[in-house]
Amino acid sequence: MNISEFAEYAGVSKSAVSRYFNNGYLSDDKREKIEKAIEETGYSPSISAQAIKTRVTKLVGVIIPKLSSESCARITEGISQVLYEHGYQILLVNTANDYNKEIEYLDLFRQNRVDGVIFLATVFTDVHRSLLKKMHIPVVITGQEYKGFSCVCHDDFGAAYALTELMLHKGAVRPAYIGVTDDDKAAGEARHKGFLKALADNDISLDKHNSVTAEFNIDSGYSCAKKIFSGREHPDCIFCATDNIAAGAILYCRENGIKIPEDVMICGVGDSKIGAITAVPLTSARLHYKTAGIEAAQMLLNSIGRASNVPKIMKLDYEIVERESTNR
Amino acid sequence: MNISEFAEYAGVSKSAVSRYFNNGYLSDDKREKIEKAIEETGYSPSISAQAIKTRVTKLVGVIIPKLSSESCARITEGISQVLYEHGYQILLVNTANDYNKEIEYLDLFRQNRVDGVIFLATVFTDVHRSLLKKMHIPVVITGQEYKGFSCVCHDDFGAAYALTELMLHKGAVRPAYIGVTDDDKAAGEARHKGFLKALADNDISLDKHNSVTAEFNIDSGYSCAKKIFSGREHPDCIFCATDNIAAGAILYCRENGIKIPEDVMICGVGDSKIGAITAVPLTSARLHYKTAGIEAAQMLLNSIGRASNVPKIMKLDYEIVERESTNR
DNA sequence: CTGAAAGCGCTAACAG
DNA sequence: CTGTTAGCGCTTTCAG
Repeated sequence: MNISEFAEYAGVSKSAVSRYFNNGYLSDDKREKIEKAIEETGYSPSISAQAIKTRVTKLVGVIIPKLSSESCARITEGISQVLYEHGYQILLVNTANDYNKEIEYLDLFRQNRVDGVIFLATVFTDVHRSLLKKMHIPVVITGQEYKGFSCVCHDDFGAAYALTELMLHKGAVRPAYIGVTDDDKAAGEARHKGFLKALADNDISLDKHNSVTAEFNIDSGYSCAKKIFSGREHPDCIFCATDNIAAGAILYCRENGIKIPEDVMICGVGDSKIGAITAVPLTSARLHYKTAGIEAAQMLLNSIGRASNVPKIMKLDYEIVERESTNR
Repeated sequence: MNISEFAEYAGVSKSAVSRYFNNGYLSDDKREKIEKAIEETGYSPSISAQAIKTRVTKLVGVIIPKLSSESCARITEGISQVLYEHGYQILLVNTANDYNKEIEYLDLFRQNRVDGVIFLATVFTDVHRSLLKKMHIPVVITGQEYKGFSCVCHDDFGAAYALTELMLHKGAVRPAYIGVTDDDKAAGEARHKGFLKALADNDISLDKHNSVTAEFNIDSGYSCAKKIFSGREHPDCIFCATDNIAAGAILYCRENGIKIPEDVMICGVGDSKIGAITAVPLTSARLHYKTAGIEAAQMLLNSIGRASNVPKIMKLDYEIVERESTNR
């Protein structure tokens, strides 16, 4: 049923119907007629047809690397919550860490279909930058800083620094680092730098055999821990770039009789659920993922429909959560 | 830039452009011109305008209760993968377990905007049924059976039965049950029945103090375990309806010196990541969530555009994953 | 193979 | 407050 048929059914004009669903410049008489007819027919206007006229879709494209990662899911929940409150909906793209899909969908979103994009970034390339520059709609990057664009990110450097200091102040002198690739500016580079800076500030040196790069998962944390503990001299603390990696390291230690925190302290980043139930509860840094989603959505909504938008960066603070794994 | 402007730019007619993007009934000459012009302008047709004519949106509405639950995320990943391959996109609705949002969006999807709906169900009411019956587009229910509709679900009963049998065969005689509300037909009722049937088949009785209802989270599992162990006679095995609940129970046991599996065996359902890193690795039943998403999407795609659709049910098998928590 | 023209369902002036 | 009307950007006959 379209607006004309419905108008006829309700005994009013098309305009009256349109007004009912929009600005509501309408007599009570017609309003009632329309309400009654809706009740009876279940009519509702076609969103596509509306979109073609008004040029708003009430849709926001959300591009994320991996839905089943807790941090991504929590950010998306935050986004979802805010968009819902404002009558927007999410067009979800799960790239499954596939770089090409990121590009593909960024391009698809470039011209139409959505009113704005929230991009949960991983590794940025030149292709990303040029595509992003060509977007005709507002974009908010989440999870890392990207010069020239609006971003909501975490204080990864600060969190890593604080966590490392915590362990050093408890007497650790042979630190180890299990991180992710520095191509990832947030979880990789920033946390790495925070870790190194804390060492430098405390005059502690890092044995290069005690610094390894993992993937974003438990298994990888496990095998990296194995690598580290196969060295001559065991570390007395390990900074892990994510909680999942730390969980893997804890698993390795348990299986090999390495006591946490007595023999080695361990910490992660993210304060995900996993940290509370590991064999030894994990010290971590809470990163407020959901809040990041909320802020990103808010920032995006604020710039939708605006002519020019100055890029802004919002950096969210962290919170150290001390648990047994560093309880010396 | 719209089709007319673009056609003029490319030096061809509107029809030619439209044909280029659709059936491609076109001379090579024009095809080249158009390709060149696309290269230069980045033009792509408006999806809203297309949708209004063709009545297909290439959008599938996905309604889920909680994104940050691992099972939901994995199902959604499966859905996403298949839809991507077929050029469809996901309109994601995260209801945050809010019953009203389910209704609201089901209603919103009823008339337009999407070509089909995948509904990751929780508790069904009469409102759900009547709304679902009125849908003009195909719907696939995921996660539970719902008479009269197409569903992709798991063998919750079978998994619970097998898990319970496993523990009984290892000599357990004082079972306990930590489940979720029976209003949830899958995670609640079906698993509950599977558990009870296994007891009955083995002539084991259940002390009613050893049967409690939890929420879907770790904390609730913890406090339910506490409740159970505050009774006179401790159970020697606990069936938990989800891995998260089981993780909470394990936490409680560890804190209170109750040995797993010596004093009490514990199992969960879902085989989520959490089970591998709990203090004692958790026996569970793998439920193939991602596959469920894949199958649901496939089923939906198969019925989009078809005139009549006979409701079908697909029940996915489970797989028992034995770990230390039942290793007696 | 091709272009003109008639809509798709809706909104937003416009003149009352 | 109201109805008429002219498009929005596209697809799809239809007659070449």
